[in-house]
Amino acid sequence: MGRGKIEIKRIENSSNRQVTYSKRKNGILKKAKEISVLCDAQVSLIIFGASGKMHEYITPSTTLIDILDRYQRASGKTLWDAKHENLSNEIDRIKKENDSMQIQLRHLKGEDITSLTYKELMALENALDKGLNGIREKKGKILEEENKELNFLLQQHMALEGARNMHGQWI
Amino acid sequence: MGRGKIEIKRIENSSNRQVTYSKRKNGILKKAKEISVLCDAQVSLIIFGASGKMHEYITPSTTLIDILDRYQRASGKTLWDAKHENLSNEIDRIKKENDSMQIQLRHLKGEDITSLTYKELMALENALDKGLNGIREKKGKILEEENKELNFLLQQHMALEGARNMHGQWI
DNA sequence: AGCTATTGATAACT
DNA sequence: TAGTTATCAATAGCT
Repeated sequence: MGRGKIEIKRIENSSNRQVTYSKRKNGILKKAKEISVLCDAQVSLIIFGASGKMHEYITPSTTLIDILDRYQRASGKTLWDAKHENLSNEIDRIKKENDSMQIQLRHLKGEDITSLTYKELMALENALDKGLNGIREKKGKILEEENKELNFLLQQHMALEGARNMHGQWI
Repeated sequence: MGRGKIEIKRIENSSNRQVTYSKRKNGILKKAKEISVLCDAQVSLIIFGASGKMHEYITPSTTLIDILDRYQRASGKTLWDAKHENLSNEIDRIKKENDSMQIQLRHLKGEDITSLTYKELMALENALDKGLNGIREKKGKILEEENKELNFLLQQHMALEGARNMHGQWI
C-alpha cells in the first residue's frame, strides 16, 4: 500500500517508524470512526506511540467505561473488579464487625436479650456490673475531688470572714 | 475502496451493514496489529458489533489493564478510580461508625472513662443500670421457668414414689 | 462466502 | 516536517 510492499515487522529505521506511525495512526483512527458510523458498532481504540503520546477514538454515543463494562461481561475477564474485590471484601469484613458490635451494644443496654442463654446473661451481667462499678468509682472520685475543692474554698471564705470580724472588733 | 464510493453514514440496509461490518472489522483488527508491530505501538482495540459480539486486539506484549492505567494517567480521566472512590468513601463512613461504637462499648464496660464528665458518667450509669435491670429481670424469668419445670418434675417423681410405697404396703 | 473493479491508504520520495 | 505520488491494500457491489 505504497511505493513498495513492506513486511509486517518492526521498522528498524527510527524516523521511518515515526512517520509510518503517524500516518497509520491517522488511518486506523479514521477506520475506527468509519466502522462505528457505517455499522453502528461500539468501538474503543487507544494507541500509545513509542513517544508515549496517546491517541484514542471512542464511539461518541458511548463512553469508555461503558465499553469496558461490556468488555468484562463479554470476555469474563476482570479489569477493575479485581481491585474492587479487595475493597468490597474489606467492606464486608468491617460491616460484620459493625453488626457484631451493634449486637453487643444492644445486649449491654438490655435490648434484644430474649434469645440469650442463662450463661450468656450471667456473663453480660458481670460485664455490666463491672462497668457500673468502674463508673461509680469514677463518679465517686469526681465527687471527692469536688468536695475537696469546695472544702478548700469554704475554708478560705471562713478564714476571710473571721479576719474581717476580728478587724471589725479592732475598729 | 470498492466498486463505488460510499458516504460515511449508517448503512441502512441491514444485511449490507452486517457484511460491511464483518469485512471492516477484520480490516481494522489487521491494521491494529500492523501498527503495533511496525511501530512498537501499544494498541487496544475493542469492537462491539450490532449483534453484540465482541472483537478485540491488544498488543501482545501488554495487557488491557496496563493500557487503561496508562490511559488514566495520560488523559487525566478516571475509569475505575471513580468507582473506587465510592467504595473508599463507604469504608471511611463505616470505619467511623465502627470507631464510635468501639468507644461506646468501652465506656459501657467501664473502660477509657477518665476523660468523661460527671454528666456523661451519669448517663452511662443510667444506661448500665437499665441494662442490668433488663438482664436481671430476664435472668429471673428464666429461673422462674426452670423452677416451674423442676417443680413439675419433682411432683411427678413424688407422685410416683408415693404410688410405689402404697403399692409396697399392699403387697 | 468468493470475486474484482474501484477507491483508499500509505511507502518512498521530495 | 509536510506534501506528492506510485503502488499496494481494503473493500463495495456483485455473484
